[in-house]
Amino acid sequence: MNNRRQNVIDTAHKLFIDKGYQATSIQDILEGSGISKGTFYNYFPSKGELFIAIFRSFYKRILHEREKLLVDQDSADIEIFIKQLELQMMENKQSKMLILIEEVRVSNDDELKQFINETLLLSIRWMYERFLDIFGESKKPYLLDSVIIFHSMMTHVNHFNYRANAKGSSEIQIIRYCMNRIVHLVDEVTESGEQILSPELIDTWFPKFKNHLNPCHNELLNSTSELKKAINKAFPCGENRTRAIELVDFIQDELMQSDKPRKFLIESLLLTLKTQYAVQVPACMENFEKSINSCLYQ
Amino acid sequence: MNNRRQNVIDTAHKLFIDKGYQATSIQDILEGSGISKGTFYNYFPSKGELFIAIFRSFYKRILHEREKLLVDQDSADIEIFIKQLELQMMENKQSKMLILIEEVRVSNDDELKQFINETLLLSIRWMYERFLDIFGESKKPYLLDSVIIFHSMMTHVNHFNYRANAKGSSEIQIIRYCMNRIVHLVDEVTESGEQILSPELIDTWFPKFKNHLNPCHNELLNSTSELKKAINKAFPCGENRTRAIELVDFIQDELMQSDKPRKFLIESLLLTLKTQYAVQVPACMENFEKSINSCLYQ
DNA sequence: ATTACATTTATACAAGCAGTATAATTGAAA
DNA sequence: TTTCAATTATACTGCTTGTATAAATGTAAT
Repeated sequence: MNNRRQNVIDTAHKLFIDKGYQATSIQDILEGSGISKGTFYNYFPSKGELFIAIFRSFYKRILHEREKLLVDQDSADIEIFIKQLELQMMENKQSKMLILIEEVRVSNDDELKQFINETLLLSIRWMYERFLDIFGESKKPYLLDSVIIFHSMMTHVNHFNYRANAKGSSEIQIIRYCMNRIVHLVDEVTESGEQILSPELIDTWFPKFKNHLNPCHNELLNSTSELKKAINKAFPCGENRTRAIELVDFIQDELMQSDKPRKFLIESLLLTLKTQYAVQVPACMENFEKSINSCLYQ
Repeated sequence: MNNRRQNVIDTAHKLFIDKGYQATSIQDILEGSGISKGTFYNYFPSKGELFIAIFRSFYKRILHEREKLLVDQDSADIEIFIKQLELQMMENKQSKMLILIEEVRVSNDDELKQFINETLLLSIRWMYERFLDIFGESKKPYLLDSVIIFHSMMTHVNHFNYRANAKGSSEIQIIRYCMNRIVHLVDEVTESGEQILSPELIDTWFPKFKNHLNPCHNELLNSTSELKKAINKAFPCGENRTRAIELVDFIQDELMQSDKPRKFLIESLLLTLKTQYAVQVPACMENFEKSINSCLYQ
């Protein structure tokens, strides 16, 4: 049963948070979640794959929330970026994901190591694209350097601040501090023209770009975003618009967050959407339906 | 025999460089160095202590070389600092010490973890003191933040540059790049007045400040530096001065680098120094002899 | 209700790890 | 030659991840 599997994932995550990945034995996980060894290896081929499952279920949520913050917003708005960073920082803190990743990044499991490395690169890549949004194409040659500096700055200032005292600067203060520094740095480096890493390198880091998300979920994210933009344009502020957005959001969540999306729900809600709103936004609605179907019947 | 022990240290270090710490079993080390298990545990109480022994023998050299670069130089000279950084970067690259530390920092061995953490803090502390030399007391409130940023910047830019292509920017280029950035950053942050971490925190990080060096070695470093300065003042450029400096350097090296400093050598050389040079620099020579004796008969 | 099939359990097992214990052997100095 | 410390070989403990298998349980269709 899928519920049991998810329970193992959650239990293991809690144990990892408390004791770390290495220090948590499979025996601990069996006792913690009340299953037998046979069942465990029926669910996960190895301890490393269990970690990947934990990470995926974490990352899926982050990615989703992160994109939601950007919908209908100006992608060059630095405040949105800061909100996205704060979200990630909070979630990371709660789930201790960065600490666990640090631990796993140097483990003996080569597959796991590679997965983590790809993950870190994905994170850099996302930040790079956002920097492009914010600083503009003209700064492009300096943005990979800047992103790497920004990323490491955030991580370490946060780490030392946390170690120094738990009541030190808040996450948002650290983000703003780093952001202020990097804005100056981008300007300064543009003026001096110094470059270490060319942004084209980013593409070579992803020979076979594997998004850790199901591709159909990406499609869904895009079509949802488009549809919501269209709805916002077509309808005035009010109950009608709000309800439409809520419906779309719910469908998206159900498809992306649940392991077994409830078809009957989605089909019913989609019907409502189509009958009540499709006239104004026909093209987007069609795309939306298509991507829903490719999620349901992949 | 001490020679055998050192051989085990060297062999293990090579194996760690090739395969990593975790992936190298004690069995591998036994086979590699041709000793039996009993002997191994006679030398080292645990695998973790072996790593600490490796690190100490590495760090002792670094510290020594690093201080030598500063002797008789202006401590505010940024070029000297860059040379020191380059030295460390090269040595780290060769011995893969940073990579190994990363691995060990998240191991199961709590003692080892604590040792590594103290080590990293020592590294930050050293850099902070050098920043104080370079940027001056007036920038003090911003220097801990700056050091943390500089440290993480160097590490990560270097890491990505190395991953990108081995023939990318050289170490010295990266150091200069980061140094240029941090000089601007210190100015900029002084102007804006933003601070995350107060420099006073540094002292609380070392409740019982344990220098990983033997304290008598620190003494020796100081007295050597003093003596050499005095010699440079007292004698004109020429053969006499050069030979004196060479003698002092040799004694220092023998005391700090060798596990069994050869007394007869040191005593003989010291006698030469005293008879030929002591008249001009009596106070320094006395201190020098004192610190030599405390190294020899500690 | 019975048959059929998938899931789960308990348990034993293999191969590896760090570290302990011990009796036999070797080396070097007195 | 004696004495004592260092070294070796080997067996052992207790832990790890992961495999194998027979018995028990649940579930769904006939």
